[in-house]
Amino acid sequence: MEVEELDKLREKVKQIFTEYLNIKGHRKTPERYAILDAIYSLDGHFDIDELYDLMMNEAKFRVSKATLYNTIILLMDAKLVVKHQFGSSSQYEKCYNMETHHHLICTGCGAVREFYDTDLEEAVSKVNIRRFQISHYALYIYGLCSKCSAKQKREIKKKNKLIKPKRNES
Amino acid sequence: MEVEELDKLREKVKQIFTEYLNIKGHRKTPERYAILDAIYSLDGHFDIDELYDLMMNEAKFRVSKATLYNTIILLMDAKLVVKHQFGSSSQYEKCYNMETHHHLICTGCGAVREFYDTDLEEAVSKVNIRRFQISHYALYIYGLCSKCSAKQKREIKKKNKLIKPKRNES
DNA sequence: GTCAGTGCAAACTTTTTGCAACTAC
DNA sequence: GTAGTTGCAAAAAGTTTGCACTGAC
Repeated sequence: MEVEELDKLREKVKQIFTEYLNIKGHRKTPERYAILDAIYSLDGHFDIDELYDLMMNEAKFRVSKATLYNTIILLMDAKLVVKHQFGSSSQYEKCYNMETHHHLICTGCGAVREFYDTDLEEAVSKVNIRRFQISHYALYIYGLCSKCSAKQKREIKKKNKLIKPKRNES
Repeated sequence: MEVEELDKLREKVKQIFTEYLNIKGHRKTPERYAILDAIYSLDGHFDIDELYDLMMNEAKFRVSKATLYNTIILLMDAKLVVKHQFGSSSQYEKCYNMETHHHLICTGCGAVREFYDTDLEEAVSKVNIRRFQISHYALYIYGLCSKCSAKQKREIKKKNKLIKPKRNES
């Protein structure tokens, strides 16, 4: 994304957030806008700790983690941030105007990769459930990345040699 | 599921687990089998606390939570249990020979409902990603259940009355 | 007999909460 | 001025770890 576009996006989500805060009757504090801005200035997933560090070091805006947690709840409610829970700590992601993507999670090393699939996208969008008002969804595919897959194969081979030393090869 | 069928299933997963423990060179402890049995005797999702209570009260088999955590890792590796992370605590689920189902999570009250969709199922099964060996996947749809949806509508109505008392009605 | 596995409690991590101080309204 | 927010620290909740003991092999 170009810098200019990014600035536009940040301005837009700020407007949306303001509108949200007005409707809900919440206060428009500098902390809230600084947090929103920090989130929309970074790419991909982040957890509270990473966001905290970013704000301290890059944005030079001091906020407590309690405020980060509080604000993220508002941002999720305002549909500006989504929450994921792959690893041990919750991961968050900006979501306004983002292309829907899915996640590949390696069960070996925990690495998370994104991928796009239009057929899948279409199938999910067609889902219609009675007595349930859909807001968003998340698809996680678990498996082994090429690195961990290769590693596992090596280990199995090693083990087999130890267990079945057939044909007096060894 | 009928009782007879359930017994067969429990016997089958026991066999698979035994095979798994053999291959991996792990010990076949009574705790491990008791935990597997407890998991396959209950329906739907559970967390460690619920499993712990079940084993203490129903199964009358005392195990520590540390052992539950340890064993669940083995069961996941053996593809007999899957882990979900919707709420605050991790949720687990038996998965051998289970129909693939997806989850509806209410962002209002946190209730989890299951649903089936063959089209969706097919779309996911067609997904093929380079350099990634798929093991399983999870689809979570977030939104509002009918109860929370109704509640939200009531609250918005209430708020609007307070904010815009038009046409000197009030 | 040996060492993987267990129970227990302490430690650790992440998130929530209570409260005094602050500030947006 | 007042009540919603913030920061801080303490508490809570969930999970992991260290260690002595036990029992599967």
